Amino acid sequence: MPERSSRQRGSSSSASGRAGRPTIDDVAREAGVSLATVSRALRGLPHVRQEVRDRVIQAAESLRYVADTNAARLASGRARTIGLISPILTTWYTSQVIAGIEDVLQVAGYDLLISALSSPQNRRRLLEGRLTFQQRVDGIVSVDLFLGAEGVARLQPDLPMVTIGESIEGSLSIGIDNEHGGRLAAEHLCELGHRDFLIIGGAAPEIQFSPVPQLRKAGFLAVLAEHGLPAVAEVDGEFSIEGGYRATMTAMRGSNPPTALFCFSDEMAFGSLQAARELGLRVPADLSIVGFDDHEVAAALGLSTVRQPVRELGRRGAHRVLAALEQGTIVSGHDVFPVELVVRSSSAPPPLR
Amino acid sequence: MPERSSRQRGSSSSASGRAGRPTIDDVAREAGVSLATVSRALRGLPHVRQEVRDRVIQAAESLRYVADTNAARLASGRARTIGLISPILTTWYTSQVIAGIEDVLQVAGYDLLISALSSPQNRRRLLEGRLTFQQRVDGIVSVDLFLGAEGVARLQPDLPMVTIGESIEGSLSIGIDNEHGGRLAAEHLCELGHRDFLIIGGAAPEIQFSPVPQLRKAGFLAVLAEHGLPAVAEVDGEFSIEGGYRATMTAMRGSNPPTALFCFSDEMAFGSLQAARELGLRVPADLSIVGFDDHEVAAALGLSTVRQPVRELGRRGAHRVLAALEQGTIVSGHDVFPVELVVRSSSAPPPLR
DNA sequence: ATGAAAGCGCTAACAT
DNA sequence: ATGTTAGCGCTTTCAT
Repeated sequence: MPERSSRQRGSSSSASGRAGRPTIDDVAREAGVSLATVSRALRGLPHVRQEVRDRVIQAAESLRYVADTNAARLASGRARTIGLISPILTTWYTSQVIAGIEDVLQVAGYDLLISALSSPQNRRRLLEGRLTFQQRVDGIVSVDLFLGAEGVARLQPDLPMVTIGESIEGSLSIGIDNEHGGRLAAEHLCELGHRDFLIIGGAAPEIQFSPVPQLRKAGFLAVLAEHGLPAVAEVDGEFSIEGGYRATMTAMRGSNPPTALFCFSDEMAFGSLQAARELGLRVPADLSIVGFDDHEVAAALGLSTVRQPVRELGRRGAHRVLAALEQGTIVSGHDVFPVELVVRSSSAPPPLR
Repeated sequence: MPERSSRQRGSSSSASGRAGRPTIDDVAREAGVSLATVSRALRGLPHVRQEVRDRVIQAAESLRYVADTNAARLASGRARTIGLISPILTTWYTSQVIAGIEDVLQVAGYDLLISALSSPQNRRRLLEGRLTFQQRVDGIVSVDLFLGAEGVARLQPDLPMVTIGESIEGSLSIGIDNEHGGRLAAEHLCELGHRDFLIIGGAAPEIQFSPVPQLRKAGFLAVLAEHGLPAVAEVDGEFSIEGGYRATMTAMRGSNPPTALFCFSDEMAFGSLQAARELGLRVPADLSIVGFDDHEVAAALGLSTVRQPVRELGRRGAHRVLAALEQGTIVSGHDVFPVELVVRSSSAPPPLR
């Protein structure tokens, strides 16, 4: 199947087959300089007279020349590509991060390569460097993977890497103050007069190594303690709408139903809202619900929540890898973004008893 | 900045600097064969004795060798990468499509390269082939871009391409029966007894070239006509929550408020729901709302809607490009997936007057 | 400031 | 069935 039999000699300019892309030689010929000069001129490298540079750019434009990325990478060892790995691509969180990363890669002229690492096998293969993925990118952004310090250490030596959502010692990570987020929710609910809470948190199977839930819980409980209230239960909402729905159904039908729910994600809170509706509970009159994220739908539902700037997290993450790339050294550091309580109409004082 | 001065001769095996990746030569030496044999053996090509193949695989494993994709691409002209282009990455629709594509690329061993084409400039640069993007992929999946027949024709000669959401003559596209979707919504609402409708559709700035809204509208109006009802207005909801909110606010405050809303996306319907709540209108007692998509949140909100299998669309799209790639010819065809009415609690007979 | 030339690591003819 | 060899299109020394 010859479909593209290269190996044809010379054949100077213009299209002669399917892949008639102009090469750097064509540009050199057109501009009357050597191909080395073309390379320098086009990449904005020094030691090229302005006049010559203009002429080269001119020639390149007229030929519609764009350097072949693969050849460039092979020769230079750089790909101008950042890789994103995440166990799950469909959550609001992940898509916000992706958008944030793209925001900055776009202007930096980098490509974004995406890989879902849904299975433990893939995860292992990543850590063992057995994924084609690693060779195609100059840096990695990891979202929700919770590789832990060892995991990151494993990848770092080869590629600059930044972790979003998790903070890891000795590496580059972007996150929020989860404990503070938990505190904000608790303070809000306590001030409203609630005393009977339920935390809907737990762990989606994909993010079971995440320290995030316990941090949010710690913050929440700390505030309760300050108010002289006992610790409360945390049930598993699997970080999904259905999980939140099920958890709420079970809890509210139980013997001692809480008057306030703190969900570790807005998506779980949506499920809670649905359950409340089906149970005939009015929100917030009978039940208060506070979420976490500030998912775009939260506003439409009047959900009180703890907002985290996810797209911003993605942007910063991209900036950090790019910076690490330019420095050429393994950088470490942790960026913490603020969270903020957004009070809407899903939280109010508890019903009188 | 020497950071990685290659050009060092020989240096046989093992790491000697940052990028001490083993090459095909290392494997050849280790297995005691030529590098051509290694290439064949590892790629599963014929004409390699099983015994030799095993030995090569053995050697590759022990050296942790993985072929350099860039070198391979440069030499072969193939990248094992599919590119996704979309004007916007954060919508539910797009992230579902992305996930669907990843589902199949993952098992096919292909990478997914993502590029947001938010500005008209980028769009133009794409069509002019001035984006690095095109050279890095073997095929393209376009989502919500609405390039039209000319746009696709422009890209096709170079790369197999499939369009998701839009059906284009003479090319490969995956979509749904939008008109039927419109019909389903209208039939449902008419059967409930509604006579005063409003369509919330219009066009997000990014998808202004989309034929989708008019198809859904046509289906909707056709049914109204069959019921002897006059055509109804379509207002712009920008395909966003806020847009749906604003459109609903305006409409319901107007002189002749409708009793039923048909929103061309669930996200707009969420905005409508919010507006209704703020206006003190009960859904569905005072106002019926039907959306389109079956966004995951729709179930939680009890939104009646027209479901389309978006992730499935993505999967099929990926399969199609891959198939086109294998065939090596430009294929055309249009896959139409069924839509389905999902009745929940946001639609009911109109209030008595 | 510019050019010549040696690879980068692989694939695909073409031999054998 | 296996090996030899010529590139793929670029970057980067090294010379000039």
